[in-house]
Amino acid sequence: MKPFHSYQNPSLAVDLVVFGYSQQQLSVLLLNRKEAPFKDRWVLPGAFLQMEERFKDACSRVLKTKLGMDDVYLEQLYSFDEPDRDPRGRAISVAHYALVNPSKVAIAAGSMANDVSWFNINELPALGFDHDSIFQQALQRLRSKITYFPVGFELLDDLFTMPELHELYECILDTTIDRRNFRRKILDSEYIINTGKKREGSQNRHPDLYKFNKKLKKNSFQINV
Amino acid sequence: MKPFHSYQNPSLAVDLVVFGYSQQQLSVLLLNRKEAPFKDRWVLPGAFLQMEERFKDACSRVLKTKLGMDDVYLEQLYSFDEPDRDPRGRAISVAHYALVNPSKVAIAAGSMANDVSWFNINELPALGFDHDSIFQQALQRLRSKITYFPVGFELLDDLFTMPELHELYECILDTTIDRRNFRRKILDSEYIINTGKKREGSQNRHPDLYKFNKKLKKNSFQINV
DNA sequence: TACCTTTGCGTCGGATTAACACAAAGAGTA
DNA sequence: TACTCTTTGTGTTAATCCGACGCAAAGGTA
Repeated sequence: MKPFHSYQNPSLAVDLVVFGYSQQQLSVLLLNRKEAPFKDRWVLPGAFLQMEERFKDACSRVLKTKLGMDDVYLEQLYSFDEPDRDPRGRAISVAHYALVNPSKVAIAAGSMANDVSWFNINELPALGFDHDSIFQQALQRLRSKITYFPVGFELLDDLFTMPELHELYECILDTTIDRRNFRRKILDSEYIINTGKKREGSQNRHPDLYKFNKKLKKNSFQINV
Repeated sequence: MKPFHSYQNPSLAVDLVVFGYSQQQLSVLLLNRKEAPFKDRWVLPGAFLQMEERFKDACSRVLKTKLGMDDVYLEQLYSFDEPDRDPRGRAISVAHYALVNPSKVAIAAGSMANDVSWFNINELPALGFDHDSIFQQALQRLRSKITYFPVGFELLDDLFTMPELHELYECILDTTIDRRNFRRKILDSEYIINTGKKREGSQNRHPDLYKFNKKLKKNSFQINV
């Protein structure tokens, strides 16, 4: 397949803001560049779009080959077009963000080489290219999205407790939410289903285990901050 | 300026969903193609991205040269990447939508040739390429946006009445909204300012003329459907 | 058993809002 | 002028929503 006109076209890439949540921390996955420009700086993972590829295919390729991840939640964010955003020449980036459960993927720390690492979103280094602003926009989008659409479960295990979901929301939205009101809203929305099981092991009362309700009726969901 | 790597890149274009409102109707601007593919079919206006150009510059270029429009509200919508979306070859489209006041632009019908025309959004012909789905997504975005951010005034004259704003919302959202509750919400949000003047000429009570409040405090705006 | 912490469930008062009534304004008409 | 008709501006009220908070049940420890 070819482009159909002979003008020169800008380079076209996808960049990925991969969010992960574990130990009550929201993190993002960064790559340490081994070559110029921005050698030794941390950047978002990305790849050039191949001629027959869709954006999401290119994203999956990055997630699979560079990061060893499969089947993650993926959403197109925005296309970045500053002419000088890449010092090597004109390059467009179609940014996406992904939500993954770090405990389900194999990024532990060793296998994939030491140039990939999770960073707490509050302790990010200055990123190369225009990736700071891509990240900021992704975070803003995630914060907005989670208030009107149930994407939180993408970051949790298949079975999770109410306090875990509550903490996730507080962490992402960077605020405090009344535990009991949160509970009521979530349950009313039928976002999740009580499995009847309980999480054992803790010292105190064992919380119920919930799972995501896939048959969610639309527009029933609204968490205010 | 050049792309910095030697791989072949897809063609890159912008496409525009131009919304206009007049006579209580929401319309979209379409172009009649004069050449294959999709000869004689209606499509969204668009243009290939030039090497030094930003998306919005390319959009402005289209709006100016093809449609004679200046200074319109413009927002990036989504990037469309289906490999077969253009039969001529691989082409990516970064879709935008624009809000214009038809009475302020010179698209009347004569000057710009007969291949440009406004279509009521409920009476659209089948469009070429994947422009049907681009349009649908733009409409969805506009409907969503107008409920939480004041973009309506972009479609109206500088001075407008409460009933005019009310009708605009009903038309875009395709629903009925209680006149008096709508009024209260809009006024509480400080979205608009009463100029003290009145619209003369009608047989009945002359409505107040309002203008948009540019110093709008954020997040004060929410119209529910 | 007493105690501590966490989790599940309920209540209550204030704020929001949807549904509706009504008065004021403007023009025509007898 | 008085009456009618329509549209626009303003207020009221009842139902609902929501935030702040109380309290008991569950589970472990001393």
